[in-house]
Amino acid sequence: MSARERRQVASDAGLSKKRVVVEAVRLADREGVGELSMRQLARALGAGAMSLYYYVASKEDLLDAMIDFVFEEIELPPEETDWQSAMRRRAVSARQVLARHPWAIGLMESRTSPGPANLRHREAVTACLRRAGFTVMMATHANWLLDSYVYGFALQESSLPFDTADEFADIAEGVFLPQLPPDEFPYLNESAAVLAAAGYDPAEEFTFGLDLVLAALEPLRAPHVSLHP
Amino acid sequence: MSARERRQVASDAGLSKKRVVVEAVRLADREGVGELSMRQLARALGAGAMSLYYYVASKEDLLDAMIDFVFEEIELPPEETDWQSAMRRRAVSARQVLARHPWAIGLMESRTSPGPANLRHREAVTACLRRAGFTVMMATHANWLLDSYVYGFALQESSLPFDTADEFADIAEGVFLPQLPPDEFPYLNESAAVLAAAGYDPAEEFTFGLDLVLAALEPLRAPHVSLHP
DNA sequence: CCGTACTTCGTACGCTGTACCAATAGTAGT
DNA sequence: ACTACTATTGGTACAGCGTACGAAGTACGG
Repeated sequence: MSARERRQVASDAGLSKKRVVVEAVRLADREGVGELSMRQLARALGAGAMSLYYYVASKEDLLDAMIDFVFEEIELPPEETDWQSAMRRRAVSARQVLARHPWAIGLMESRTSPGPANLRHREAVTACLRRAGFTVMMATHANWLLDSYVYGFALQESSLPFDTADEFADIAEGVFLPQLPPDEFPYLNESAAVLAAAGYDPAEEFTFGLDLVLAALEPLRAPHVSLHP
Repeated sequence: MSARERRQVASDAGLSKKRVVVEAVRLADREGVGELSMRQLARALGAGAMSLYYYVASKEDLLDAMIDFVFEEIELPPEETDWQSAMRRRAVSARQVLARHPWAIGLMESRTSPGPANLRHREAVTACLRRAGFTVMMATHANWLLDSYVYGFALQESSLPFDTADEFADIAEGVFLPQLPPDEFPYLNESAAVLAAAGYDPAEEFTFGLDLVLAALEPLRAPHVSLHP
């Protein structure tokens, strides 16, 4: 066992790629990814800035590893249930994870090659859809549609200034309505007023669209040939 | 007419916020938003770096303006057609625009307050949906769902290494398949093989999911009370 | 012609990522 | 115990970043 391998296992002292990535994610969550610099990260780890480069090829490499670390947190679709429940679980998990690490969404745009956790996730999702009776083509469609919805929702949610229904009501009345001239934006005013009064929760919004999409995908499944072996 | 106002109108010489933003967008399109610096931008405009700060409060302010400039390029939903056609047109337009300016997607995460073009767009979309018979709540749901799909699709598309079906076939066979061990990723291998053989075009993928979502939203419209005045 | 406001930008400061290389620490072989 | 070696750490330096500050240049109303 080399010194390097020991360090990879040790958790309380010594650096390792894992420890570097974990601390980087923590920093990005707390301060935003824009505030994440190699020097700050090194300081948080009690190390010199250049020490990080023993575990990470470059900052780009670190960002890639951070993204894949985030993907590892997303639940894989469970295998024992029907496809809709499985897809719902993993979509809900993905939204939660991306809400915890909003910087990850913005980072996805600039990086091209998916990491290992990303690939494992895609494989598991595709497997679930194929076993549920979708053809290769339809499984691809479903995959794109579901991922687009999840990522896009997380992206929109990350730029909202509120998290809960209560916060929304406050902000809608205190910020939105005064900023929107009623003659120029009559419909947005109507929406803000109605939603503030009725209560509006982003989490419910997510499941609404998700269920609608899942229901719309159901008829695209091919007949279950697996039942006639 | 002040000197400032003249400059805002002039297009061939002299700076203006518009000229600064337009050149910044051009630079970001060409080199990526990571390569966009105030000094480079100033050089492209034949000006000194600090001159830009007369038209722009900070780089953050510039990025906000760039995003809103991108939103201005997206077609508003036309008023003379049915709601599905209107929504389809503006969604297709949004995808095209975001594909032209992929950096805009990654930027949306970090900024909170929508610009004027963004607000005008939201107002027009909400108006279209309300006139089509959706309640405030259902129009909100439809808005979230459609925007999530468009943004999420653009986000995924921006991280694809290919743009057309032909490029995909090349890359699938040359990059994906060799990188994916068939025993670990059987379903992804199957997908890559089938899609490479059958042909796969991201633009068709987009309209497939879009039409599915639009069809799923149709039954959520309330009965047309406007027909019984 | 002058005062005043508008527009430009040179300099400087503290930050960034990281190339390069020296220093140290821990292990294996003798 | 001594050497040879590799694994690990980080100090210094450099080019480039955003931008605060303040000084120029320019145009116009009086």
